[in-house]
Amino acid sequence: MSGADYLVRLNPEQRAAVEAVDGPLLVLAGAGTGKTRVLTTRFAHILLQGKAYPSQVLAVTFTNKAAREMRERVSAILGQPAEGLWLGTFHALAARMLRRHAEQVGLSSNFTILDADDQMRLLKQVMDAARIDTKRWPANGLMAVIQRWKDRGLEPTAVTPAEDSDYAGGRATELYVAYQDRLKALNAADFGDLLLHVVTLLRNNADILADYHRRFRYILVDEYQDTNLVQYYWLRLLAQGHRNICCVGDDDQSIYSWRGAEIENILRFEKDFPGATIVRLESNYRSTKPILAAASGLIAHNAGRLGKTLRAGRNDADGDKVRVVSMWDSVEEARMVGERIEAARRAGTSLSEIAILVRAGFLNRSFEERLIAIGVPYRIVGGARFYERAEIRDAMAYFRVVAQPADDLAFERIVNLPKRGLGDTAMASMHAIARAESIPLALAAARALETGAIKNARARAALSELMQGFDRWRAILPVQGHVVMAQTLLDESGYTAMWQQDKSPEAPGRLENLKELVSAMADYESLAAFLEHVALVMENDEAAEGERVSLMTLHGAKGLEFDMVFLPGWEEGVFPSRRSVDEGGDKGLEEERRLAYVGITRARRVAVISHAANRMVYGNWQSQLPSRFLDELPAEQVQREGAAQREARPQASVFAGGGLFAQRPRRMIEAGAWEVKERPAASSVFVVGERVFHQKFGYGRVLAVEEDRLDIAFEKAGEKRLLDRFVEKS
DNA sequence: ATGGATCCACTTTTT
DNA sequence: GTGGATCCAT
Repeated sequence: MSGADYLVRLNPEQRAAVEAVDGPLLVLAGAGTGKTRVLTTRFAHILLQGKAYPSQVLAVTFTNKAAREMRERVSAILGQPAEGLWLGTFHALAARMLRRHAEQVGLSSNFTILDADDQMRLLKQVMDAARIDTKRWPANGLMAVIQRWKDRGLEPTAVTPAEDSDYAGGRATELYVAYQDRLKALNAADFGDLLLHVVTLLRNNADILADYHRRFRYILVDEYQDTNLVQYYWLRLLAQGHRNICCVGDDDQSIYSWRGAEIENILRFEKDFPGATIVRLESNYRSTKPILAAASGLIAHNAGRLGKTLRAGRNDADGDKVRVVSMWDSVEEARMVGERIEAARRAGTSLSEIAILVRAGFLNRSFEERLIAIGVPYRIVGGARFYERAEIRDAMAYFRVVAQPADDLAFERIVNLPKRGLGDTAMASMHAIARAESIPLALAAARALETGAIKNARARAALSELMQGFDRWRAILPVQGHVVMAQTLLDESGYTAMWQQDKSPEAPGRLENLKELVSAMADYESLAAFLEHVALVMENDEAAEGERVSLMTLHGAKGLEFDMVFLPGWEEGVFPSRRSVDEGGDKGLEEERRLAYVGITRARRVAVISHAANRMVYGNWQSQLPSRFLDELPAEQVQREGAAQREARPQASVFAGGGLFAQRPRRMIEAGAWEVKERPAASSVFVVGERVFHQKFGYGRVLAVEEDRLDIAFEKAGEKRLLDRFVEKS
């Protein structure tokens, strides 16, 4: 593309964001306002204006997908492949920096990047060694504490008493130290370490930092609202050089606080970077007016926003109202969604333009069942990732041992896989040697064979063969390359044979996956490059074959758009998620509301929100109240269907009252009859011991009465707590 | 050392 | 309801 064609296709606000090249810039980009276009065009603009060479721009995203997309679009504008870029995810770029200077933080540059599974196993080992009662103090609790510390840029030495956790009676910091020591001993880094170590590195080495200052003239950051503190520190350190930092984000789409994201980062941008320009992108080119108005009306209930107003940017933006559909139970809800999908399909909508977006993965099930029943093809987006499958992780562990004999975690994973008769006893003697001599497990295994520490003859023979295997496979590497090595290893180790002999239905699929893994390796120049790819670029390679309805979580849907979007499960406890509100209070609730905003704004033309009065949770039926978010949708943008439509809603009550919890809808639909039943006065009409009947659970006896809630022992369904209006006297 | 039985926590989410 | 983890018997 020549000249400034690429600028002409922007609206004035987008163009302002592209052309304000120097100095700090915050682009507040509402949903569907062309954020990616601005970011990529700005990138290309910097290069085409001769402001910097490609290698002098640092461009950071959160996901690999976003990075790939940016790379492609920059290339398209430049008219040639963009080479030598520092463009990637926070973690990939941090890993790249860290490998260059690993010694500064006590690692060597070929360090291993551990995934969540490895992290947990390592932490459990550390906790066992410290004799922590993991019944009382589960390892995932400590993992969360440590990750939060890392998200906030805190090395073990920086954890002050005020920051400390009361985990394991105040031993969290001590365990953090031990965990970090083990990581260094293994020459390994977990995901959090990538950023943490780089920040430590840049803080402690002025020369290295100065070097990066010289290098990076421009910094571009995507999804700034999702950055955590350590990412923010990293950006701030690097931006101190030229101060040309451009962050793009939307405070209304900050939905990752549970992962350490600090919405304050974006709210505080002007203070952090004095003299910053702020550009708002408010023209939405995606959705119809009712959808935009519904989303805007909902998000307006949040306090502490930077404030944006989405305007319909399309001329054809008139459209149907947002539907809110009330259903008796989750089965009916699924049926309703299925019927509407079939109707849309008959009317010519492509299935790939339809999505069902849920709050949590378990909600997928009822829709899956229904879609299977009516023969509508679907795909679950963001399910088990290719590289997280057991067979892939096993194979990877083998490869890791080949590449890095010191990788104890990988060695431990495969030493007895397939079964080689190496049990706890054999492992214990290897561990003992490894600890006594401070050597890796693989070396200790060899030593154990020499010294006869492993007595069992079968175990000795098996271990000996395995160790000889590794020598052989390593020797293949320089001669025939990593692909041949991988194939040989999988065959000779008995791993392939293990699945061939497995009679479970999924075994053939696993063998298929292993084949795919080996062929994927051909795309990488070395084993090390491949391992790095797998560690950092965990993604689903499943191509979107054929037309399918997409089923995914709201989190997974961020950044996507569809003609028709179903938003089921808008019920108290589900959405907003009870856990988020319990743990996060008002802040948690606001994040849930942002999630709802993200969900609605995925829709281009049709949005169907629904809730069910009864839902199966953990295998038993629960009665559900409609989500408070339903009441927060502006009534004039919404068409109510099902029972809710008939409700005589006292509108005044909706926003009246004290705190957020006082805004709960005060009425509910009576079971089965689809009639509105007024809420009984202060205390329930039921008394303890009374025999009652429930549509779903059958007959039972009242155990306790608390306001309008009853504890009931059902004859068939067990004990439940539910609202009295669902129950009738028997 | 292995495999089956029982128990339990789980349902946010991702690099 | 389910899958993973732990326990226990062989």
